[in-house]
Amino acid sequence: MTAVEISPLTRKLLAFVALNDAELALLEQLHERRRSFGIGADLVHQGQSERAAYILSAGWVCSYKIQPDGTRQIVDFQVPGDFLGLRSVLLRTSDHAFEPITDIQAAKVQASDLINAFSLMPRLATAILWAASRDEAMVVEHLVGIGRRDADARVAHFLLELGSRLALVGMGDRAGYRCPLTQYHLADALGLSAVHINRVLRRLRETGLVTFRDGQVTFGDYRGLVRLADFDPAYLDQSGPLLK
Amino acid sequence: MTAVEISPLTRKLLAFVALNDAELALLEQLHERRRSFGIGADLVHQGQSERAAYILSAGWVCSYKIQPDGTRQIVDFQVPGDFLGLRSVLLRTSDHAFEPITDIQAAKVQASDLINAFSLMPRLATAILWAASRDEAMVVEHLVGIGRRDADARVAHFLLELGSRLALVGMGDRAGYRCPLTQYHLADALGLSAVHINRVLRRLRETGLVTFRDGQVTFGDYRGLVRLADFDPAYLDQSGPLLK
DNA sequence: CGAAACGTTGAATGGTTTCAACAAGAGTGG
DNA sequence: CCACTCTTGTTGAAACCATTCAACGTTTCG
Repeated sequence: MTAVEISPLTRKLLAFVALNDAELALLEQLHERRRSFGIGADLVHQGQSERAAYILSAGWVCSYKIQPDGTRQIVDFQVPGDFLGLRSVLLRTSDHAFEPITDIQAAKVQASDLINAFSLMPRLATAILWAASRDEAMVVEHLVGIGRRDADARVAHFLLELGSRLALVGMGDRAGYRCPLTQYHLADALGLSAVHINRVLRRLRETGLVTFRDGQVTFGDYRGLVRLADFDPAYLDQSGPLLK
Repeated sequence: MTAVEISPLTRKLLAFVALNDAELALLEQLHERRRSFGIGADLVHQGQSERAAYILSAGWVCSYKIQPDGTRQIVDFQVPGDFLGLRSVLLRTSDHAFEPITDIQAAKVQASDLINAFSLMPRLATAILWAASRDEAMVVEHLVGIGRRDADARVAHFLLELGSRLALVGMGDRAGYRCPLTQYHLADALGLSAVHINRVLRRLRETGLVTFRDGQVTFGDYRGLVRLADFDPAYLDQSGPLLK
């Protein structure tokens, strides 16, 4: 029971496993090589090969893929406590790039350090793999959203998911949350045009469901929004510690 | 150098790592609990909780999510050599279901056996995590396709990806491959209506690019199709063994 | 002060869906 | 063995959701 502030990643993992002091210490140790990065400067480029991942401790990032025709698809957003590029540790080349949306703080973790930590602390390994599995489940849900939800439900679902994720690291609740994304980010993430995103947001605002404005998401009618989006947060698997 | 036929999974992993005899033996051992399943009978239901995965050794499967409104989104197809539910080993509940498309053979692997194999043979662990990373990369590419490609390019890209995957386990080449999917499967996977899939397939056939008919995909103009789809197989990471 | 980034709105266009109808083959039970 | 149904594939026409194009307002920042 330390008075020291814990990292967002630790906070997130504690929702899954109750880690002991040694495990907590090793986890914080992974944050050692912490650095700051400015807006827009990609951390990892598409096609780059690097056997390392990052732990994001402050700020927002998006991971995206650029198409040959110039359009881009944002695969996911990362908020504090999330890993960047955990998957590409094992693939020869990173299949997508990461761009900071705000100024950020991130710690670089070498693949070897991670593997080392895994063998020392199997429970920690389980927790981190849980986080990776959860990330993938989010990509899958994202796929379902783009494939099968109309624009209104898609935007609503997205704003709800983000709210749940942020709540897990103490950055949001059912009233709303701070959100530095632009309408262009939403468009690139949700497979819609920026113009249409604007119209959808207006509709959601005028019906009193949510307001997305000035870097702030405010829920007006949380349950109504859940109904519109058919939002079932089970895939986020964050209903409380699984392992004691 | 055994005359014994190797499993499709082994064949696939050998494209990534050159495994030694002990590793190969352990890998084959994971296939022990092999069983047959008939068409349509779900292996894992959405929401089910089971700490196990399957290795598919024969037949085709799809993983999908059903929406509350009844529509379904197919997340991915599994062909021989693929894992089923590797991700849900760590999550509390499976976030999607698996349905055999043909009669299949699959071996159940307990999470504990897998973890045990990982600690015994770290290189095998790396190979399996490579396969998992590759699966996730395919889901990401799938997301990009649904989000940013029009119907023609989406279908073309899908047929090309499937071809590359099957080639890796010796079930297809640049001429084409056997394919038990219906147009409804394509529709549910690609986020399009079955009617529109039919029109797209007709167009592709009439322009001589591909023929999808009677359980057979035949490439008419492979390079033309690659151009239409902007298909770059780098994300499949199967350009030859990475580890010696 | 001008440029750049972001947001906003209208009108026209277009890709895709929905609805509807029909054809062909496989499997089923009387 | 023949109706019957179910699945899959096919095609046309109308309706619709989202895009594109275009224009303009606002704020930020160098």
